[in-house]
Amino acid sequence: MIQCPRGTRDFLPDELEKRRSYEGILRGVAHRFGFREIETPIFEDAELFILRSGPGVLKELYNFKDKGDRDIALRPEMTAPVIRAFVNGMGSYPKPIKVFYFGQCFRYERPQAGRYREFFQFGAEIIGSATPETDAEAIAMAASMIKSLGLKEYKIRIGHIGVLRQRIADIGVPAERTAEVLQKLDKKLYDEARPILRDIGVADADAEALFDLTETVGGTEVLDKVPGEAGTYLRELVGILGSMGVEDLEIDLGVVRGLDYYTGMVFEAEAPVLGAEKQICGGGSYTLSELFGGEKVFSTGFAIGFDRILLAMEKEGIEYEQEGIDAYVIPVSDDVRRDAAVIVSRLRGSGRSADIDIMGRKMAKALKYADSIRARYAVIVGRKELDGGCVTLRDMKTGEQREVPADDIFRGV
RNA sequence: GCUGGGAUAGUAUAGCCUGGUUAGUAUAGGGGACUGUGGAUCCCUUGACUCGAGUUCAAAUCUCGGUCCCGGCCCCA
Repeated sequence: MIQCPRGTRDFLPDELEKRRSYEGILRGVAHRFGFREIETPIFEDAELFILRSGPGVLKELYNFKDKGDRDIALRPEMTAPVIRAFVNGMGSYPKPIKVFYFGQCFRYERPQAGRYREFFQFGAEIIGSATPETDAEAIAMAASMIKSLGLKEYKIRIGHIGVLRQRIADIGVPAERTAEVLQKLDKKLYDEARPILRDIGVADADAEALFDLTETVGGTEVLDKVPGEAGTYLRELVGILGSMGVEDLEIDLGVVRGLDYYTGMVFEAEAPVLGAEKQICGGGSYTLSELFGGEKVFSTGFAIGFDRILLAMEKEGIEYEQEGIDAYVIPVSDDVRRDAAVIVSRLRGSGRSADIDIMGRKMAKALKYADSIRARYAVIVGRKELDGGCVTLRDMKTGEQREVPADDIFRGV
């Protein structure tokens, strides 16, 4: 028997219906925030992702040569493709450009709880604007999405890459070693950062002050202590978010995010119920377009890990109710099967979801089946009622029955 | 890449340590009891030892390897 490749899943109808429903909720939020959907190819030139993330990504990329000897990779994320599409064809669109996307991405990693090789991301980008209002819009939408799905336990943390970068430069760390230091700080590995800083020649006191800065964590009031332009910017941002009703935020200057194209605000959201893989959302402001041959344009974006947020919801006990169908048509005997066919197609024509017994079951079994597919009504088609132009409509929940005209079954229901 | 645990019908499980009938049970699926009324009951039926190699007279059971799953690291764009 052949099974799904490692790290991939089949989504059977019950689960897919649920996923589509939640996907619909996210789409709804995006529309309400004035975003329009964009779709890009599932595979791209591998170069696109290498430009974005460095050659190190290759080991986690699903890449291959196609028959034309092109170096292709399945997309591991969607920000780079969207910015590529912007550079290729949306450069002259009115700014700001607000787009969202939903689709699967692929990474060659070891699968774990909430981590798959084929996974789904829902994300958005605001291209061509670099104001606090832009960042606020992105964070507010991410918060609204999490809330709309009904997730209760989550944290949104906001940081600013500029604060740390500025400080790191000020204390004498050369540009080419910044990433190395940031990486340690991101993990709060101060013991590993100390020897690196010492090696560079940073004074111990400066190093400790730097560590203190990454420990600037807490409610929005800690912003009072954040110096410089970044502090002013973040205070402005938090103020706007407050006006938008987004309150439960944490400030954490230790939020660094791996890549160096982030330029200012960075944020992430996590769901503690998830354990090791608890991050459900990440984003920030950045510039990428110049890497892909366009002019330099500021953007802010974020992506939600769809699989993870669903997992978190499941762990919180959020239940999804299957939709079912409106009516299940049951012919009582073989001589009325044609009449039943007329009735089911009339129901379908009028926009109801309707199904009919096609296995020649007896009524008892047919009713049981109707229940198992969550039909709201059973339409029992029998000789007796047909002679009077009627059928029996049975409410599957209450068991109540009444005779209704065969050509207008749902009048008055 | 490192590391711990695991895999028995669609699902949930018993059996494994201590090798030995036809691999048990529940539930789900199909049919019937019930020839026009479901979620109950009873009966019949379909359906499984992850794969490969080894040890043995004999392997679901012991050994080794592969695959996949669940965790913890590394990584996480």
